[in-house]
Amino acid sequence: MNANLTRYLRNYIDISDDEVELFQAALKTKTIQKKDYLLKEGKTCTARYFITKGYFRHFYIDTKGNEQIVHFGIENWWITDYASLVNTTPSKMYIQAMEDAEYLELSQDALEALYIKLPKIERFFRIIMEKTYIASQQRIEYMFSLSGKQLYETFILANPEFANRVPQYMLASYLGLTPEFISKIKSK
Amino acid sequence: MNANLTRYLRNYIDISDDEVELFQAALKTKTIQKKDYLLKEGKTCTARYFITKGYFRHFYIDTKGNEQIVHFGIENWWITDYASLVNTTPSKMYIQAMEDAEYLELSQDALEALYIKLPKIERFFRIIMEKTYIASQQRIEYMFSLSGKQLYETFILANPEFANRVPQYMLASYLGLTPEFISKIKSK
DNA sequence: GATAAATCTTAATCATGATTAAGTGATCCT
DNA sequence: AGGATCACTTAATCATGATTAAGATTTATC
Repeated sequence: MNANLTRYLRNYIDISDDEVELFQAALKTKTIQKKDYLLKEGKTCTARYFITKGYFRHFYIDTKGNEQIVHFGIENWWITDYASLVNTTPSKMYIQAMEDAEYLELSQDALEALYIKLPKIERFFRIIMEKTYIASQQRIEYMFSLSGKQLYETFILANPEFANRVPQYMLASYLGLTPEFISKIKSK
Repeated sequence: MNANLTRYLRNYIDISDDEVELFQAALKTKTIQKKDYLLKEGKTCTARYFITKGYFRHFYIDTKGNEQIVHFGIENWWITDYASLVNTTPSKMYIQAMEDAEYLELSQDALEALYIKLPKIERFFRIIMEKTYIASQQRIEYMFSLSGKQLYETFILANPEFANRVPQYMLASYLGLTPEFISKIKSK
């Protein structure tokens, strides 16, 4: 029984110990080595992953062959490719461990059974999706309104600990900038 | 009883006629005149709106004083400001009717009562949020990968009818471009 | 129908940040 | 330890698309 996940659940829904156990019974604890993949292009994503240790990057390969990072996944966050998971279509995405990592796997099949057994889980993921969507919209607003320099500085300010954990060139990719440009920002 | 909304509900969940009626009873049918606002900056958003006629723009005023459009809302779509609605905080956004319009208003209070009376509505909005989030992610990918010209052409191709309905300068704002640049694209 | 307001166009100049290229340190691997 | 890959830096050049400014055209209003 994962204490962080329990706390996380209870942030959003009222849930008894028994119900938490039912939820956690649907999860498989797994480990993965640095640089290995949770998902690769062409595979259909069939699960959501709750990260308990390490961090992941979620990226695709664009038309010029560059790896474009769309998200980082860190401890106590869910990571998955919703486009592939929800529509059961082959993914265009990669999800890769950036450190040796641990996570809880919630397969879509197990989740659908849970929705029936425990309808409040439906509520939980409804709320999670609302939060996730709001964050996505916030990011779009930043992309519209901020200069490259401001994007970088806003990220560093909001995620100071994480910024040191990630190679600069991956941060650049996530922000839609080049490593050279980040270098230029920092030198001033 | 709105036939479009019923069809829309049944795209996502199994729901009886009686239950549809219960859902529709929570909705208020309203009209609004062109250029009037569903939401203004500083007000807290307290409802979701299902558009049945006309279209809306959802925008904020950026630091330079420009209106930045984040979304258009068209017939048979929901529109609301999730950031304000979910966190019950004053909105930074405006939602404005671009034509004389009709919509169904679902207040957050009514929705929360519905979640309890009719838990499958929780499921419905969980699914809607997943779809909405996937669209938001797709948009971020476009913003990363496409040139201004490609952004414009992709939008026109995906929304040919709508592109004629919207002034060019608003489309420019939505795409993060200037009207002058759109003009340049079209002249070639 | 006349006037005003809103929208679109053209063209010159400018700025942000990409691209290219080279070089410098780190870190990993045997 | 030595070589190789990986990560970061610097600097010159380039391109996309913004800004500015003016004019043209369309639409709304009385």
